[in-house]
Amino acid sequence: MSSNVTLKQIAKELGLSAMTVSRAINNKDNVDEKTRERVLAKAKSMGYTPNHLAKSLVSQKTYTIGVVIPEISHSFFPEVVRGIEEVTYEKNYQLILTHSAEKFEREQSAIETLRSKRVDGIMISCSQTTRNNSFYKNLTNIGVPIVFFDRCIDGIGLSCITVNDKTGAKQITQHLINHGYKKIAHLRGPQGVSIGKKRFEGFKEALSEAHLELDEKLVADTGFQEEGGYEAMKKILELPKEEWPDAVMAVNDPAAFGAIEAIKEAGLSIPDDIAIVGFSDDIRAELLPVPLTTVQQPAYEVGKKAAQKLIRLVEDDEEKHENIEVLTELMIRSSCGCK
Amino acid sequence: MSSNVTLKQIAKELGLSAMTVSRAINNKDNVDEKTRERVLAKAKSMGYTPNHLAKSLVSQKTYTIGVVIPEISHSFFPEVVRGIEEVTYEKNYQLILTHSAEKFEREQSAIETLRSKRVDGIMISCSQTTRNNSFYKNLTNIGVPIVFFDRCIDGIGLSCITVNDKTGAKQITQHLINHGYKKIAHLRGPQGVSIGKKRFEGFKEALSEAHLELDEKLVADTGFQEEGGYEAMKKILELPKEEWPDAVMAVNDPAAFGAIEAIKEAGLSIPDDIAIVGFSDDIRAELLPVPLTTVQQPAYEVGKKAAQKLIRLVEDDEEKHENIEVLTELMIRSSCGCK
DNA sequence: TTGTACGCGTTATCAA
DNA sequence: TTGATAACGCGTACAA
Repeated sequence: MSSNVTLKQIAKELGLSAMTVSRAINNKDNVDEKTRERVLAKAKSMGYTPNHLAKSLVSQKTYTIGVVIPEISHSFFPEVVRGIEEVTYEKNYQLILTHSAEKFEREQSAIETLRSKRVDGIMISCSQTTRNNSFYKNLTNIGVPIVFFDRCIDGIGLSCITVNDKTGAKQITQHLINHGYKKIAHLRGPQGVSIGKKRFEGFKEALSEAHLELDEKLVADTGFQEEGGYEAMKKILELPKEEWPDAVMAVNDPAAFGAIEAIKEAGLSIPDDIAIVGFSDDIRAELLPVPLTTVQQPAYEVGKKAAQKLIRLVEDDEEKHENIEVLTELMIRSSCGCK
Repeated sequence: MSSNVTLKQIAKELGLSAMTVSRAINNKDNVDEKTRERVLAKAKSMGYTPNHLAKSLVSQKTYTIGVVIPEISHSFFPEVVRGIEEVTYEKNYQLILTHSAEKFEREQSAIETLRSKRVDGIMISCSQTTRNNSFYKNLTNIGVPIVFFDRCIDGIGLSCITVNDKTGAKQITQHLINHGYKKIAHLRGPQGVSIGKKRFEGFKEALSEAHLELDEKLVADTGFQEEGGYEAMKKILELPKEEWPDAVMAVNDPAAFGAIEAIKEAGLSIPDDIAIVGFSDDIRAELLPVPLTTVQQPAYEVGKKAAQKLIRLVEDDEEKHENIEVLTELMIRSSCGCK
């Protein structure tokens, strides 16, 4: 248990003051070259490691950024984290990763803890159960910059880095419409979460621009997981047969996977009986028996852009908040009946 | 930029000493109930957040654990992180996540930084380029507990939590042997990395116990990625046709994926011409046109066990280092010719 | 029940 | 070029 070596200990060994040792180690120029060499040698032999806690206490800067993620094993987020890490590594910031497990309470407590650790900035992707309440409004003035990514809270003046959910959803819906589908169902994500809401908006806009009516019965609520998609699709298939949709647009790929199960169980085939499309280009989408048409989200880009924005906010007081959209790409495969 | 509120500031507002405020906020019993209420109300209205940096400086404890990961977007590691997070959340520790990007130098600097941040413990999974040199030997006596997971450095007395790589590799090789394959190739992982070495050992042991000879030409080196597998397989297929293997055991699934590409390109079919098996049960393995027989690694369990071990080392001086193996499971699918 | 002094490891500032 | 002092925010130990 070799306890940690301090500047003072090195100073004592060398008959110097802690201050001189500090200067030598931090490469200040007002140190005699011989002194510096002695200090560095001693520091090395004693196994000195600077104490960032003490440094940060003085400098009011931790070079640490907190990240709040709703679901680590969701394939999207590790990619985002890789993008974030790419930027923070280069800029010499460390990352404290917290996981809300889709629970608003854990999200709040994570943010509190990050503040206590005096991180220089916080990046948040909201949980499914997050609501835009006073908690977030109070967060706009706490001094530490906050940036949302992927799942955001709108209208409180904080930066938000997303994919273009609305446009992407609109495009893929239009793709279905252009191929002649008329009765299109939507497996709708949580409307309290921005991506759920925006994708639904894109869906509606595509329908209305094509003068197709929105059939409320063909809109079923789901979470972001397979089970939800499965249940939602089953509910739709409980309608009289003549009301069944000829195509389904799911809020994301996992929901689509669940729906595909339900469609298969009902003895229907994809895309002949019912076409289906997703959103997110999950790693599995391409590998399904009938590969899933979906919208690719550049997760890595989202992470990078979000981290860059946050660091700019951290390092430059003049920097202003803004919303940034990263462009999605339509991935056309067989499940929509195209190939 | 409302700078952070301190105990002293609250004290001043209330005409108390900082000490009393501290006691009130930390629920010590020797505070007048009325005083406590006044303090808590004031703290809330002023937006007080305790400064963990200062606390840690005094207590010499950060309730933070550092994690060094070689590749975040490799599907195995996010699962491990989820397991780690599960444990640390419950025990009230925070996680600093660092990413070595498979580079030993980044791994070293990450560890240095974590030490500077005075984390209570460090969890490491080595990069592909890591070598067991003096750097790691020096790490055994630095005071902060270290635990390896998945990719370890042996023989320096630190804990290591892995899946049973050797036995798993042996079992899946035996599975091939039992089905009559005689010329089995191995796409071998980096031998400086424990999993690469152990899986190769398991492979060899299965062969020798079955009295099959190891054909050096059928052992091709690969990294842990698809490209490496692709190249390695191509190299094997450059041998005269009569020397081709009838089965291939890859160090992991991504390498197998790459090899499958090479096999297809050569116009061969799986498993009829060449059977192939992997290791790790990547999320994609099951979804291939010919689902891949592989070894499932309980990544989540590895993370949990590793975190539990580390926290025990952190909290109990008596706790000793040990190696823990989490059991793998053979996932039999079609690529080995069984189904 | 409340307050004062001191130390955690470091750096900024001013003096020598 | 070097050193002494104070301060960062908090908690322990002791005194009032």
